[in-house]
Amino acid sequence: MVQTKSQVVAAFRRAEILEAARRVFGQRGYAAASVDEIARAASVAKGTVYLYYPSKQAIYWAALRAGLTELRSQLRERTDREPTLNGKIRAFVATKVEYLSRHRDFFRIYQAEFGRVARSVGCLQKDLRGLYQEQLELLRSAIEAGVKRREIRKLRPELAALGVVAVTRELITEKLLASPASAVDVDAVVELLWKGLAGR
Amino acid sequence: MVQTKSQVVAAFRRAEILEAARRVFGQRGYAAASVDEIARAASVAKGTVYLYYPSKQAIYWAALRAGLTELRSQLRERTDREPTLNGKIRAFVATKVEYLSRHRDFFRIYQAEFGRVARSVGCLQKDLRGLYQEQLELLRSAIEAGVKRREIRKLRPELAALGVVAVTRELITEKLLASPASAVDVDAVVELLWKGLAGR
Amino acid sequence: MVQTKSQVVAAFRRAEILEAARRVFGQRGYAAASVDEIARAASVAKGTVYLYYPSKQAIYWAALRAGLTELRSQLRERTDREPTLNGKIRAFVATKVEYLSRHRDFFRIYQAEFGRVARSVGCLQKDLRGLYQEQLELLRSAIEAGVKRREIRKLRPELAALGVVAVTRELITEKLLASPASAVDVDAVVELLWKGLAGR
Amino acid sequence: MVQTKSQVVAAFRRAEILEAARRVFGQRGYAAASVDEIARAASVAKGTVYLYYPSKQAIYWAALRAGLTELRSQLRERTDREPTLNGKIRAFVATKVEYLSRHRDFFRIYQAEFGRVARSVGCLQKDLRGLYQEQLELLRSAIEAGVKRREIRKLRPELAALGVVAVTRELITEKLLASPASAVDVDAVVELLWKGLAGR
DNA sequence: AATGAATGAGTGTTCATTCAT
DNA sequence: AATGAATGAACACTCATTCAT
Repeated sequence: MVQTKSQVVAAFRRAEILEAARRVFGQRGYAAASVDEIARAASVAKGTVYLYYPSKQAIYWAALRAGLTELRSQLRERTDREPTLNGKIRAFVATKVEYLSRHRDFFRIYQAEFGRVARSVGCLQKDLRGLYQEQLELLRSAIEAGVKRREIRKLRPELAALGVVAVTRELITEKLLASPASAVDVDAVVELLWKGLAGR
Repeated sequence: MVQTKSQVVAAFRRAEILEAARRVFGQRGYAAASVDEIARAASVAKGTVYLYYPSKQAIYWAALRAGLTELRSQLRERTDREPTLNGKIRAFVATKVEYLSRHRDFFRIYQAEFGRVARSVGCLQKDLRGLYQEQLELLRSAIEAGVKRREIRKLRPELAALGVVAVTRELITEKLLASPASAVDVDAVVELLWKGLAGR
Repeated sequence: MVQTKSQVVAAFRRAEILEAARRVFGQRGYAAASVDEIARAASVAKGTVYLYYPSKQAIYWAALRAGLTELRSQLRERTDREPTLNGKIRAFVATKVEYLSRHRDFFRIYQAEFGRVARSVGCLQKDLRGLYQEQLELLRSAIEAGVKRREIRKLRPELAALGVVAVTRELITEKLLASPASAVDVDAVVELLWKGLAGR
Repeated sequence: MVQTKSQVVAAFRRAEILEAARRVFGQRGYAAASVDEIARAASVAKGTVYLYYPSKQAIYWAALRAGLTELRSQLRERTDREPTLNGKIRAFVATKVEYLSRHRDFFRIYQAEFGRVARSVGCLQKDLRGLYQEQLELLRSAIEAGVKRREIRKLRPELAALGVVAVTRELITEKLLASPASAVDVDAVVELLWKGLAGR
């Protein structure tokens, strides 16, 4: 029970540091963020940060992973609920827009990292890349099912999934960075994806 | 003539340093790249780099600008040649894929910069952002014309342009990073863009 | 108590670094002194220096201020003790000669700074200049009192104070730099100041 | 004759560079002055400076030496003209004030250097120190003569000379730096020197 | 003689990481 | 477990000096 209690405390600290890291990395970017600032934001001493994470890189990855994991869960949940492919895609786009709008700091990290060629490291990245690939897989299988069900025409599901992800990302970037009150809304995007340029 | 000769030498040096910078920034990223390494890669002394560029930032921007400018020229040239919107889009996608495949280091810089929330910078960025926006404008006006000509259905050109850019970027990232021998080719992408998911 | 202990350690470090700075600045001058050398002289790492002082300039000023403050105290104390103006002047000259003879490194900094046109700096200097002006004021008011008391003839106290400071400085410079075993002693100087050239 | 002509040109260049150096060192101080700026101020290329002077230090010393030499000449000339010691001292003070007021840039160099413990070098300094000592000697011998002639009381001439130099320096510093319209004028200073504090 | 491009050693400062308490 | 003082490697940038032209 004492054991458990200290575990709880430890988990709480980890989460607190992660939360602080998200804020700081999101606001400053990886390079400009300092471990000291993260520690201060988490109200712990610098040394304490190193009790929970072995390096600045590790904190960064953990922050990225945490967000990605949560995002994945929400995407799954909301798309699973929808019976049709069109509904699933709409849910996918809407959920992602919503999540990243609500978590701006994570959005900035996400944006930086998946625009960036992850560098120098490549090793730990595999598990992050995996989380990202799951988003694609979620869509891919839904699309595959849609094709089978003749809900949409025959096309390569991986490619189509890529397209959905791409356009969603761009929509979000546009909304959050360029024109917050942008006319680029979910409905319009889904319509574009669904009908393409030539359309009906 | 002597003047001209030294000018040629100077231009050569500038280009040499820029080329080296592209390699180093491409491989290491902005933060991890050191001016010293760029100098070594260009086979000049560190001080020499500062004869041609006033700061590390300036080198980076110059490298980005040089690539963007060349890419813009090629995009313009190739899309202008095509009479139909479909041809223009195909040309756009193909040219970008080709250019970035041939200039991997520039691709990495490009990817990092336009995936990133440009931070701390913001100032000089205007001219770079302008170069990027020209890509969108190129597509936007072509799409607008396509709509008028009834080549495609009525849709918001800015949104459609965004979609094309998004999918192209994703295609390139996929090709260059994930699965180099990827089945994700230009034709398939254009078809997706054209017909959408639901398609004919 | 723990608090107190670490405070003691910190104060000790600050003093240690200041002492080292005094030595290095005194021997090399401001420009030629490097923070690295100061750190080495204080037996700490370079980074440690920056835990206690925010910049090289700040260290320099601190060293100057520390010496000036101590010198001021001694000057005050010793001159206050003397009832007559002649005694006060003798005390002033003697104390200054003594203090700067004992603290050669500080003397060099002092000499450099108050012989120099303070350049580029000007800002923080105000508090240092203040410390210096106190020396003048100390003399000025003593002289003013002496005039009132008819101990000396009627003359402009500020001017006379300036004269005393000037001659004292020169005496010290002569003693410490040119002819250490110089015949230029305190008594002779005070006599010169008192009687002037023409004298009795 | 050709030889002579090029010698003339060379001498002109040397003088031009020296003049530029005086300005730059005077305005920036030794450390902050760059050879490049001196070259630009002299309207020659940086390399050219090194044809005439072997190092930055050497230029500095040359500038100091040139000013000191001219000052010495004027001091000699004007003091020689005066028959009485009082006249000589008055001439000494007035000439120095006048010369340094007219050559502010040299004043700043002079001030910096003779307030500073000449550092690191010591070697070339001997000839500069010599120039400075000549000022003292000039006064010393005049005072010695004045003592013999019974114009003033018996006192140690070296000491008295030092006093005159000291007070003159302070007067100039005060005039040029602190209060340009200062009440501290030549007459008052000479009176102080002559009568001392106690006076008549 | 004159140039100015090239050099590279040197510097102040930051910050991820360690470790004694 | 927690701290935060200490470390020292790293880095952008400067500038006195050299040297090919």
